[in-house]
Amino acid sequence: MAALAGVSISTASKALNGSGRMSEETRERVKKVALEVGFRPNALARGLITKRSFTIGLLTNDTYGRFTLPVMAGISEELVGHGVSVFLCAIEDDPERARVHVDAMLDKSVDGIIASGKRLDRQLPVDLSGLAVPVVYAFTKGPVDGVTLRSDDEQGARLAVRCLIDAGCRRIVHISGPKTFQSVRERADAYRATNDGPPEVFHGVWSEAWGHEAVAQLWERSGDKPDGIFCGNDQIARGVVDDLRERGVRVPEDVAVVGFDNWEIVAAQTRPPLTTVDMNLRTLGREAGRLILAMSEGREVQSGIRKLPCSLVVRQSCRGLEPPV
Amino acid sequence: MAALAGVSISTASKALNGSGRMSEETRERVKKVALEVGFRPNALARGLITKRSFTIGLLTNDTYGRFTLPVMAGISEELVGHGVSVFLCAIEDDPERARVHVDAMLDKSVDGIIASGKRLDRQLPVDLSGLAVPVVYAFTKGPVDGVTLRSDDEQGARLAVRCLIDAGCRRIVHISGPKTFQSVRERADAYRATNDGPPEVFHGVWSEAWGHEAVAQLWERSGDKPDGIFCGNDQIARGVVDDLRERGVRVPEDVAVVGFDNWEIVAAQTRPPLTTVDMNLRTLGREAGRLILAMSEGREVQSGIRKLPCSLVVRQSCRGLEPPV
DNA sequence: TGAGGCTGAGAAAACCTTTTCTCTAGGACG
DNA sequence: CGTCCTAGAGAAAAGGTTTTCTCAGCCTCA
Repeated sequence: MAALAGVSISTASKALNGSGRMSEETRERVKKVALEVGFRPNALARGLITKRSFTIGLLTNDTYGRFTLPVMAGISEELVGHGVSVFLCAIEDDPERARVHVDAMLDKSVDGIIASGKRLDRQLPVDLSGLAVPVVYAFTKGPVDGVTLRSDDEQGARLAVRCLIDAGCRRIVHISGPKTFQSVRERADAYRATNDGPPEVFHGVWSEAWGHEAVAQLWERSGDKPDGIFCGNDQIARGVVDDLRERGVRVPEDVAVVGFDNWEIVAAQTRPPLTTVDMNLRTLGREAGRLILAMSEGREVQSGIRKLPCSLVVRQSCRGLEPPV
Repeated sequence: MAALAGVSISTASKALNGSGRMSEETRERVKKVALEVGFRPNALARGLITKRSFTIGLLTNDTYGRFTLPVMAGISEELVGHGVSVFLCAIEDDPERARVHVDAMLDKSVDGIIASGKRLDRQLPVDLSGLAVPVVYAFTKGPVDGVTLRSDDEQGARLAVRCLIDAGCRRIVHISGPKTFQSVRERADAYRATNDGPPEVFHGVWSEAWGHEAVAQLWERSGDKPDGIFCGNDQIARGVVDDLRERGVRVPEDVAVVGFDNWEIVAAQTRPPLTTVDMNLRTLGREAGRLILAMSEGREVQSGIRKLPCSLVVRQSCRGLEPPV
């Protein structure tokens, strides 16, 4: 123990924590010795007394990691500088296991819990209200009086549709996922509000196959073909683009396409690469980290839903503002 | 405290931990009261005295989560029953941040560290040897005297090639990633050893685009076309299958294709869905959890590299044993 | 010169368990 | 009847910090 190098245990503690009263000379000396000796205070003992473990729990049912991983990266990024580590628990929609994980976190006296998921309109399979520790809901549904962070899907959808309009599209359709998803409805609403022409929305599932099928329906019926397609996510967009290419329809010259999610692995590998909406999940994670930190330090945080803006990632499937012909 | 309900603090502790001596009647009574009161022992205080925190750290530089997530799920699955939680730290190849994270884990006195990554032939950017806690390397390179867990890529590749042979292929080529990857070389070696015909290996990058290009090279040169293609990963396989389809080559009737990784999002969405090799990363994670637990409990674990078998996931791009024509 | 205030630093309690040691009472045995 | 052993249970220490008290010495001001 660094106390051997000059002063008492209590003085050393105060010196290192910048608390207590002592001469500047003593303080410096202790710090120097601590550094030389490589002294690392025991976080357990510290936590025992301060009631802070410098640990937060991240609970998610997004086993695939599509959404949680960027969120996690953001949280970690924000917190590591404050000496706070993150427990990640994947709970796969099993209430029992979820309970076990939450209890484990509580036992380890986490300073807070961030709940995350894969849908904005579904709660995690475990009730986190009334816990002794603060909770932030990030990209999952929380209780009305909770602190919730989500992407602004309407604004994101507007971005997408405007990009198509700016690219000169006159007849834009929307191919999306199941209507049961709230974000599907929000994106569709924003599409209807932003699009000049008559709205046309196709609901299906979140798969490439549905993208193919939707294009087939559109191209095999009589009447006008669209010249712009706003897709509910990147997988659908990939199916759409692939199908168009195979039909000899050029993207983006004949039909421009915009996706949603900016799932690199899909968006960047599509031919041509997808222009798509990014929900900025990493930023959302950072914000969640900031909030949970504030709450764990006792600062008051206003409850309610915070919507974080999406941004548009322009690749080649819709080039945005084209020079007028 | 549950001690209020009958006995002294020490007796209560012993009752709940099944240690010490006391009448069965007392033990049961204490347990019952603890349950009713919802007593949760403080893990920090316990850790302080037992030197076990029931916490292990998972370090990874696979920010994308492609490999780490299944590993993590396996670890968690194995450990949750033992009351052990997992810290996940993503370190993105930055030695400095990695150091910070490792130190944070050490401060929190984790019982062990599992190092994971995205390449079997690269070490994490931080030296974990000589730490006071046990370390297991799972799907990343460890030091020679370390405990390392990896997939058996050669065996996996043999599985793939045999599947093609069983499907009746006579001329099988191998399209893979950069030769600098050890697993690429291992898979290629196994391909050469298992394939009956003259081996032909194409090295490129890990992308769909390379799959397209490789097929173009093969089909645009003179000479025999292959009737079976073993791809180094699913992305390449997808590029290959897409390109074949667009050329009017039927998969699997004219050419059978097998991928590697079983990356659902790619393999299942390909038309037709990919037959591919699964590295069983979840199982690998479970094994890593089992090992780190044993080591943290002081049990001796033999060092060295353990290769875990891959398995073949049969979808439609190669149907395996076909009835002879 | 004496009282009061301030400065610098150590002593000790507190955090919550686990674990070892001690103590008492009762039973067995000589 | 006395001694020894054992079962059952409590007392107390330990674990490594933080934090509140306490204390001694010195300075200032009357």
